[in-house]
Amino acid sequence: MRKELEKVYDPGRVEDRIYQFWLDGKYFHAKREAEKPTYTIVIPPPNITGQLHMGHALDNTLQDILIRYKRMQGFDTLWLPGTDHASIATEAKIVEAMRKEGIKKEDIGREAFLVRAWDWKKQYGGRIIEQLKKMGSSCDWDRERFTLDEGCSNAVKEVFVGLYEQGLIYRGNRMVNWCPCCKTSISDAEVEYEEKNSNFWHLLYTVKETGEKLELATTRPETMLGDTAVAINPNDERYKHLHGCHVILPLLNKEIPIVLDEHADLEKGTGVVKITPAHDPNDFEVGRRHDLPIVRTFTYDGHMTGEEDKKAADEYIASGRAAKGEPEVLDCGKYAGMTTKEARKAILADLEARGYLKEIEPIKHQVGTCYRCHSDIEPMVSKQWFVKMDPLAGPAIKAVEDGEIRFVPERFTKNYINWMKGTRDWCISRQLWWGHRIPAWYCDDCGHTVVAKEAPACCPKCGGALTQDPDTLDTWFSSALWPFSTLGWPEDTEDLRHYYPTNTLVTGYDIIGFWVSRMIFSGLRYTGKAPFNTVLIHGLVRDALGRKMSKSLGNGIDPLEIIDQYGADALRFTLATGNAPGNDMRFSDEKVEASRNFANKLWNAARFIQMNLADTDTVLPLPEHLKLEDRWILTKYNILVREVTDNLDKYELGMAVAKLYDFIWDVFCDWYIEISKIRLSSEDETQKNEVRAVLVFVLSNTLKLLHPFMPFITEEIWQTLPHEGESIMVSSWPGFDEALNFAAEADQMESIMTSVKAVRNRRAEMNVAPSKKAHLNISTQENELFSAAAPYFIRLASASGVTVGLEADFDTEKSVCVITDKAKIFIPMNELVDFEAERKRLTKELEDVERKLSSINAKLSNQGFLAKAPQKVVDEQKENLKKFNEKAELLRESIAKLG
RNA sequence: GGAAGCAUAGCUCAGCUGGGAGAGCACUUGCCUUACAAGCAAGGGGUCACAGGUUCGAGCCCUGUUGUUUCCACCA
Repeated sequence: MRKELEKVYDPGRVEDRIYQFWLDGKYFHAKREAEKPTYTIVIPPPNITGQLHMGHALDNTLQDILIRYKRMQGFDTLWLPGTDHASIATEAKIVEAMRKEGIKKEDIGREAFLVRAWDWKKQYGGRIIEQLKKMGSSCDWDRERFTLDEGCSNAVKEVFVGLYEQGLIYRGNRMVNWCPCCKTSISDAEVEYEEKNSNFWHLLYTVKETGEKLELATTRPETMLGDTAVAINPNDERYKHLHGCHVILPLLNKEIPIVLDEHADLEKGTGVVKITPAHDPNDFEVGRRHDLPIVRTFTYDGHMTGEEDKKAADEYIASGRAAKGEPEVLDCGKYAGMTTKEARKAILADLEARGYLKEIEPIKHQVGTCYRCHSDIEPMVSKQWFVKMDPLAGPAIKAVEDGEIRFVPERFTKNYINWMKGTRDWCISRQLWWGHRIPAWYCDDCGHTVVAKEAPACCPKCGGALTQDPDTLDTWFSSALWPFSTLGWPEDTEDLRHYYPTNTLVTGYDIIGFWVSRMIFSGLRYTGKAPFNTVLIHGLVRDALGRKMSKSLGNGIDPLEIIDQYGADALRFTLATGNAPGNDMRFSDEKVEASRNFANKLWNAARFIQMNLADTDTVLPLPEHLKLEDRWILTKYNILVREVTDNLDKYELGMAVAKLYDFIWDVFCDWYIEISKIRLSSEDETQKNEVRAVLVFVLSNTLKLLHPFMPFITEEIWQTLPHEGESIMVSSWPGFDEALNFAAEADQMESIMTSVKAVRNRRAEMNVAPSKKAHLNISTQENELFSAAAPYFIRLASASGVTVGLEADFDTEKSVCVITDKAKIFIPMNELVDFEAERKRLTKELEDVERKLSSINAKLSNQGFLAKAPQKVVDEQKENLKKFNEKAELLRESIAKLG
C-alpha cells in the first residue's frame, strides 16, 4: 500500500517518530568494530545551568553533520554526549533560586545544598539531553557522561594528586581575582574587563622627614587603609631628596616607607604610586620585592574588615599554622563593616575634610568584572591552589606548532599560541560547594598537608585529626580532562584504547583559552597524546541586528521554538549555511523560512516522483539506454558527489550545503524533473521505467548527500522510495563514478538549455503569455541535436512545434529572432513583431557580444598572457572567442536582413 | 598597548589553490504550466572601502590608509 505524502511537509509529524526509529535501531551506538577506522567526537558538555541556546544548536549541528557523514562513510563513529556541572554558574543559579525562597546556602549547610544541586542537575541536565535529541543529534546515549560523575571525579583526583606529587600543583598566598558576589576566587580567564566611568582621585600624603605634600593618584581610594608604602622611581630626579624617607598615611596616621621601584612610572601621573600589596596585583609584586607587610582591609564578601576579622587573623598567625605570606588584617575602625563602595565615599569625605584630597579627575577606566555575575572584581591576597603553567604550556604549544593538532580555520592557531604563551599560573581553587572537592587534608594539630585520592585516617606526621580543604576545583579543571575521562581514563578501558585520541573538537572561538588549551596540555600530560587532531572553530550566533544574544537584552532565540515552528532540519540547514568557518553569523526568521522552503521543495519533488512510481518497493537499476537529459543529470550529480565530499573533508560545510541546495532546486527540480514529465506522460512503459529509475537514483543518492544536514526529512523520504537497507543514516555514502561521467552530452544539453532560456527570455520581453504557444523554426549546424530536442522546447519553451531546417525555408517575415552561439531561432509573432524594436535589440546584443570579443581578443593578442597563462585558461579563451564570433556572425546576418 | 576578523547588489552574506562577480531575502514583470504560490518563468540592481604595489591577469597576494567588530594585556 503506497503511502500518500502530504502536500506541505510537516516536520512536527515526522521528527519525533524518526528519532525514535533511530534509537530503536541503535544506530547511534558505537560498537567498537575492529575492522573499521574510528571517528570520535566528544561533545563540548553544555552547562546544566539552564537550557540550550542558539550557540549550542550551531555547535551540535556541526558535530552531527560530521558524525553522520563519517558514519555513512563506513567509520566506526562515536559521538560521546554529556553535560557539565559548571560549578560557579550552577551554584549561582541555585543560590539565586534559594534567595527567592528566603534561604541562604549557609542556612541549610553543605550537605543539604548538594542535595539541592543534584536535584537541579537531574532536572536541567535531563532537559538539555531532550533538547539535543530534538535537534536530531546522533549521540551515543549509552555513553552519556557528566563532569561530576564517579568516573570523571576519579580522573580529577588522579590528576590533582599526580600534579601535586610532581610539584606542578601548589598552594600559596597569591593575588587572586576575588568576586565578592560569588564569594570565590576566579581565574584570570574568568575576569572580563568592562569600560566604566571613574575618577583619578589625587591624594596628598605628607612626607614625615620634610613635611612636604606628596601628590599621588588612585582609582581605588578605599584601598588606602591597606597601603604599606609609596613607591617612586629610583631615577626620578624630582624625588631624589626623598630616598629613604617616609610618609604619614592619612586617616591612620601611620608611618610607611617610600620605596624605590621600577613599577613607579616617570611618565604616569605624578610619578608617585601608593602601594597596597593586599589588594592590587602590581602592588603585591612591589611588596614582595621590598618585603612589605601585606595588610588586608576587605573581607571576602566585600566589606571593610573590623575587630573580629583582625582577631581571627592574628590568632591564626600566632598559631604557627599560617603559611608564609599570610596577610595581616586591619581593623578599619569607623569604616569596618561598610561595603567597599560605602567605604570609598566615607574615606573620600574624610580625606577631603582634612585637606588630603587635591583633585578629582574623571576618566574612563577598564574595570575587571566577574564573567558570571559581572560584579567588580576585588584583587585580594588569598591562599589558593595553583597549577604551574610553564612546564605544561611548552608541549601544548609544540603540539600545535608541529601540526599534531590543527585549527580550522588556521588563523585561530595564533590565538591559541598567544594565549598559551601569555598564561600565568592557573588558580584552580574555588570557594564553592558544587564541584570536585579538593583532595587535600590539613592536620588540625600540626598543620601538615596531605594530598591523596582517599583521606587517611589521621595525620601521618603527628597522628592528629585531619580536615579536608573546604574548597572545590575550578569547573574547567574537570572539563580539561573530558576527552579521556569520559572514555574511562585512568582505567585502561577498551573504549579508551579504541576511541582515544578523538578526532575533531567542535567549539566556539570564545573558549579556546578556557577549554581547548587546557584539554590539550592535559591530554598531552596524562595520556601522552593530543586529545584530538582537529579543532573546528565556529563563530557566535548573533541576532538579526548583529547583537550578541543575551539574557539581559532579551534577544535570545530559543532553538526549540524555531524547531516547533519550522522543524529541526530547517534550523540545522540555516545554521550550516551562508557563513564561513569561524565567522559570526546573524540569525533571522527569514533565513529559517528560506531553509523551510527548501525542505518543502525537496518534499514536493519527492512527492512528485513517488506519485509517478508504479512500484515503490523494487529498486530499478539504471537503464542501459540513457537519454541526453539522463546523461546530463547523472554527470551533474556525479560532480556534486565529488565536490560535496571534498568540501566535507575540508570542513567547508557551508560550501557543501550551498551546492546541494543549488543542485536540488535549480538543476534537479527546475530542469530534470520538468523534462522527465515528457517521458512520464508517455504511454511507453519502457520509457517510463527508464526515467523513473533515473529519478529515483538521483533523488535517493542526493538524499544521502543531504542527510547529514537534514537528517529527518531525508530519512522520511528515503523510506518512501525503493531502497535497500533499514535507514538512510546507515546507508553508504555515494562515491564518484566514472561511468556516470558524460561530459560531451552534458555540454550538448547545456546548449539546448541556453536556447530554451533565450526563447523564454524573448517571449517574456514581449509579454507573451505561456499559454500562447508558438511554433519554433530553428536554423542550426547542429541539426540532429536540435531535432531531438524538440520535445524540450515544447515542454519548456511554450513551443507548439519545432522545425529544424534552413533559414531560407522559413517564413521569417513575421518572426522575431533569438540567437545563441549554436542556433538562430525564429518565433512567428505576427502582429507583435516590431522591426524597429527588433533591430534595436539585435544591435544592442551585438554590441555586448563585440565588447566581450574585444576583451578576449586583447587577452589573446597579449604575448605575456599566451606565454604565461596556463594552457587551460588560454584554451578557454579561444573557445569563448569561437563561440562569440559565431554568435556575432548570426547577429550581423539578422540585422542585415532587417535592412 | 599587542593581535585578529570584517568592509562585495537595497538587506544578510558566500566566493576554497589568482582567470565567469554570485546566492538568499527584498524589488519589477508575467504566470494557479495536473510536485511545490513556502511555487514557476523572465528581469533590474555592484568603482568588490580607499591608495599604491606584485602579476600576462587582482574581490582574492603584498604595503599603507579609513571605518568597524572581537580577543588578549594593561593604565598607580
